[in-house]
Amino acid sequence: MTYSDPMHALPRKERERERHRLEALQAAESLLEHRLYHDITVQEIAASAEFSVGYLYKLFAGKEEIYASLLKHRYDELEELVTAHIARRGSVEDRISAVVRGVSTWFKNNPAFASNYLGAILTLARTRETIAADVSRHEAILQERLNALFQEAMDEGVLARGDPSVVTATLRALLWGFVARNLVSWFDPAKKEKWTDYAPTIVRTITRAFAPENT
Amino acid sequence: MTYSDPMHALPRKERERERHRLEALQAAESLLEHRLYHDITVQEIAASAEFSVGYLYKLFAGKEEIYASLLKHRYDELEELVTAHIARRGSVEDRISAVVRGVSTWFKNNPAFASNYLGAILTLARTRETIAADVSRHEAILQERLNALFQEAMDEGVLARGDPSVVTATLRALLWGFVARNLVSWFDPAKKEKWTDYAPTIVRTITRAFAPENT
Amino acid sequence: MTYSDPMHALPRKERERERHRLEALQAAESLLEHRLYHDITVQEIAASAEFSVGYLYKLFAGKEEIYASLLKHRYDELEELVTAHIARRGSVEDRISAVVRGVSTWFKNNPAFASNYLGAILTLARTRETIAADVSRHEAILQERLNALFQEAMDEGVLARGDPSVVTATLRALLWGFVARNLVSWFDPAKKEKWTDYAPTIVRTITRAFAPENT
Amino acid sequence: MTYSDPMHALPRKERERERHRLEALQAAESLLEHRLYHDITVQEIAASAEFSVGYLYKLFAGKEEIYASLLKHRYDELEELVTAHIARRGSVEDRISAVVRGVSTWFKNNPAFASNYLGAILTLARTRETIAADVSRHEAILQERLNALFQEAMDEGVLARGDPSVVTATLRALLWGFVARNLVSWFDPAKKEKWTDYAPTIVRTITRAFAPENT
DNA sequence: AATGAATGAGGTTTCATTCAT
DNA sequence: CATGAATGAAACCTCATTCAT
Repeated sequence: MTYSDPMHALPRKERERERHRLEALQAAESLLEHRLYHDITVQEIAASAEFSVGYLYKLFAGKEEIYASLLKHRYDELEELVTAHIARRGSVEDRISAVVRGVSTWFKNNPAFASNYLGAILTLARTRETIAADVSRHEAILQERLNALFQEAMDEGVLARGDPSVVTATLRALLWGFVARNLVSWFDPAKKEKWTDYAPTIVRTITRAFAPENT
Repeated sequence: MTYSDPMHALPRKERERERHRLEALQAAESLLEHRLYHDITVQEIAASAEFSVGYLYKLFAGKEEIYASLLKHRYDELEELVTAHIARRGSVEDRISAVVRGVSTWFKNNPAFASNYLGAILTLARTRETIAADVSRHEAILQERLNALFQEAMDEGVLARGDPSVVTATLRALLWGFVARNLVSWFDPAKKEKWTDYAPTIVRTITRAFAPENT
Repeated sequence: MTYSDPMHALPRKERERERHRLEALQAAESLLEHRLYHDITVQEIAASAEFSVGYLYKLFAGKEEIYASLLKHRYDELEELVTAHIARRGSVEDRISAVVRGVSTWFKNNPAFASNYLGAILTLARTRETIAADVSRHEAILQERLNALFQEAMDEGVLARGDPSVVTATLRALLWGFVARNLVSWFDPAKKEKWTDYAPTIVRTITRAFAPENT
Repeated sequence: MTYSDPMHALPRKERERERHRLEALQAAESLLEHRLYHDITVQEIAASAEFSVGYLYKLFAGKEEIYASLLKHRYDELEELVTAHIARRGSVEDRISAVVRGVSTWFKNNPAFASNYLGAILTLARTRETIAADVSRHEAILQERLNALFQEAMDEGVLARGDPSVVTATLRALLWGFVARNLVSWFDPAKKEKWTDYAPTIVRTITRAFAPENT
């Protein structure tokens, strides 16, 4: 995942600045892959991004904002991904499958973020109001998208009729749960198999658990 | 959850010391319910436990060890709980259901720990080797217990034949995932419904997803 | 001026702590004698007081509070001095003369404070509300004391009848003005005569300027 | 007080540059009216003057030089004012009175400078040698002018014979003292009467205190 | 001439840990 | 056994100054 995409037509200097922000985020994220928010110093982020501390503070309001920006950046990406997969052409089954695979793969490619994505929800978000608000908003959007997809699946008889938000909750529990599981292996120096692709298991679990009664 | 149980027959002074350790852990945990590991100072833990800092350092090697002890203590409890529910008399279905309900309830009663339990796995454990080792060991034991239970279920035809560890992984993913979900609501000051009991959903999901083909 | 006096009967540890606070203030003041508030670091104050920085922060809430405490301490002293001289036995003339001489001498003995006393009123007090409030309170008390003295002088026919607060204002203008003048010499490395005793000039100026019309 | 005066016949570019310096000084002074030297950043001065920081550094050697230039600029003005009033036609009494009124009014119109003028003498000048030297020179000139005036007054029998520098010192003490007093009210948000005109009091005090014995 | 992005030394403050009592 | 005063390394952040454009 590189940070090169969204570089539309901006007033010259603005573009440079935006590129620097993204470089700084990339540096911060790479550090987060092996260390914790509280153990990473602003000096280190600056050094890793090859900027001076002072400039980092011109780009971001403070350490917390760097982290919040990173979270937001990746959330946007995740949101786009889910939206795109759901909007695809194809049968509902295929699209459900595609979303699950897409998200799984995305998490696999962003292990640092995955860990902090979950970690943020459970810890940081609890104490930093700005971050909490951001997370809530993004989560709500993702939920909405998935609810719509499962509603469609119910309408087409692919899933049993019922509250689609229960399916969504189950799907997200499974995704989170398996991602967390993978992360443990991922960071465990002993285990070398690393990331297991749970996407098929998740899809099968969902489709079976919420299958229409008599098929 | 009080810390009063393991007070066997120990040499007088040892018992006193052990009681003090438990009191300190209790104080630490109550602080963790509303704040993060990094935001809690040792002086606060000492004050809350009504000990001096110096004595706290006699009881534990340092801040990290307090945390590690807390984790271990709760893990032991969880392990005991799971073991007890599995060892129960009754049908496999009932015992699966009992385990899920038991763990769900336990998490509900230990929200602070739940959050830090998951948080620890995803973050702290990554950087503190002692904690990581502890977590791994406990996780392995829990896995083993559940594998045995699901193997039994397969043998009795309650679940479809296959690798029981897949069922275990799925169950734990669901448990973690739903706990995480509940924690978000739990700590969100806006939402007041608080803890939803997902145990029935989890049991149904598991039993359906891994049901024998032709029932 | 040593900081040894007010050490009544306090709970043992409290006394020690108070002594340390005074030692720290003394260190801070001696640094202020040659440097400015903004140019003195907390590290330096700590080093000069032979404490660690951390302990300094246990004794005072922050750098600003050190300064505010110092100001208050000296103001208390000045207030006591003025009160004592005014309360003396003797003729009004003698008491006026004694106050002027007393304050002049006191300023001479506290050049660092004198400079910061005036400086604080003109600059710091402007931006730090706590300090400003303190200064205002102390100034009001001093004014009141002097007003009473001059009222008495008017009643006894030593000064012409009129608003005593004009005399007070004039006296304080003269005191401040001459102190400022002395400070310039005091800190000028070229001039070596140092402190001139303007007390007689001040007394004469006041008594003549406000003398009863026909003597 | 605008900074437009000294724009003689200079080589084109020089004139432009000089105008920019004056604009920068004006910006700096307006900031000093509400904040302290140490709390004002160079970036703020630049922004307020609508220059870039870089250009400001082309105009002045550094932050300190901006301040020193400002002080010098105002001192020149004050000096001119005093000289002009003393050189006036008219009786000595009138000229003394005119000087006192002139200076009082000037201080009233330059409260920011007044505060920093006194502040500089008492604090900054102490640590910055260039500024100290400047202040000393200007002060010496002012003293000389006033000494001459009071000598004349003595020669004409308006004041009692004696050392004119004592009268000068007293006058300046009174001026400073009352200005300082006014500044306290000026910056005190509570008091709204603001600037009191002490010029009459000062003139009367001086003329009475140093009046010839038998009038 | 004029800009402002970029620098980095240095300031204030916190907090895990120690040790004399 | 138990205390808590005292430590000091290290964190976050600011801002005077420079320099490529």
